[in-house]
Amino acid sequence: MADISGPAKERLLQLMCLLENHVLAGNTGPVTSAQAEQLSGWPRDTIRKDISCLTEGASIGGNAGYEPELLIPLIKKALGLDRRRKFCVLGLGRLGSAYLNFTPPELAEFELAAGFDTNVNRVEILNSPVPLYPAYKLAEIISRFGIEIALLCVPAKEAQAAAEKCIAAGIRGILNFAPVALSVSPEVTVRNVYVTDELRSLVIKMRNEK
Amino acid sequence: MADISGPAKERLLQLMCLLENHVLAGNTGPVTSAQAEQLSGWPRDTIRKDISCLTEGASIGGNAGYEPELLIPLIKKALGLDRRRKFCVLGLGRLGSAYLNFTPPELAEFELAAGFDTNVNRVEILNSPVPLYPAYKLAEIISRFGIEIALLCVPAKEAQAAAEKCIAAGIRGILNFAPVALSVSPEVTVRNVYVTDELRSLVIKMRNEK
DNA sequence: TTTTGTGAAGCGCTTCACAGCT
DNA sequence: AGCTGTGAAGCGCTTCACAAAA
Repeated sequence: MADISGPAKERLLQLMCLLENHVLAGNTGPVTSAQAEQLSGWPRDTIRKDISCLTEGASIGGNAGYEPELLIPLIKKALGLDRRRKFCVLGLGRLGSAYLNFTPPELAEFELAAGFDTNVNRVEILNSPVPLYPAYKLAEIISRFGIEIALLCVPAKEAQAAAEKCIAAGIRGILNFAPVALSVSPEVTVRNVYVTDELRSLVIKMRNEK
Repeated sequence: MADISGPAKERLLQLMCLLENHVLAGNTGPVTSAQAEQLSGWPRDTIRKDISCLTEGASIGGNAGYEPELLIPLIKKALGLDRRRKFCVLGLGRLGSAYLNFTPPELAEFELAAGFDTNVNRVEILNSPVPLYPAYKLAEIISRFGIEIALLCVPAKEAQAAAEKCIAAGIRGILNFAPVALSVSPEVTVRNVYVTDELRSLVIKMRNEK
């Protein structure tokens, strides 16, 4: 299963999500590459080739297609999603508090372990399914619980400072919702989720399809 | 400037954002391809080649580099982002209302024109910089103002129905924040912004860099 | 016969290297 | 000198087509 190309990883991730939804929708039984083509839009050959990277010769698809119960864990493992990871939310404004009550419905690969805010009132007032802490406890809590990822939902001008505090505490991955480009050392991975960017990508996609 | 490859479009979009931030940060003067390499991480040759797709022979980079004031509009035009588009928010829960108060700081390519919710109380109580309407006025408002894009922030089980109402009203692009895969006709473009997916992509990126 | 699995061909993107401009 | 612009080479991904399995 040595090397999987970047695009192939992206496709496998998407395919995994689609299969999960497919199963959740009540569908049962194997999925052929032709059905996967319909679900995902990619050619069936490409899908089969992608899957063949995972198996190293051992056939997991019979003559009826792929069994999602078999395929999904295989993809998870290949993409490194087979281990549970803890994450936390920084900044409990409207956006941050929205994500507090968001518990991933499927088999939780990700566990929301804590929420932080500089405003002590918010920490006390909000009722939340996960424990909330004032920001000064950040380093202590992150290292105590082994939190690996942070959702950065603070105002733009606080984002860089907040990110640096997380990183100092041991965070290695940041989902940044604040509309600024963070500058961090290369061993930290940042993924920006910025609405303007998403809108722009959407428009480009719209033009391509038309 | 005929054809720009998919990856190249992605890079140009990112480069445009980086340049905007670069200018906003107070930097002035031209940016060389070498500087752009440092900002973006892509090889300078690739960046130059990408830019050369836009110019059709006319040199816009002198011997000092590219002038952001010249380059940014050029990219915008090539990517079809040179026209202002209106969008609306559906579902004014925590997530939706967070985006109401979000006004893109830079030169607004996107204009938030309306917010909708089935709950009439919310519509009346929330104070917002943009007009809010009860959901039954959706079709009327969307066509009256020529809204093209919808941010779908409703609960998962309402998402499909809400999407269909939008599409019937003329919406052709949807940013879907609800954790379900929408099934829509091919002339409608959907882009999912689902936190679990973003976390998964982040993890894959983290593993690649390590 | 339907489906997967996979070497090999084909093709598109990236990288290179150098010409041209300032 | 430094930088951009771009044909051409190189390479990696996708597509094809067929063998193998159920």
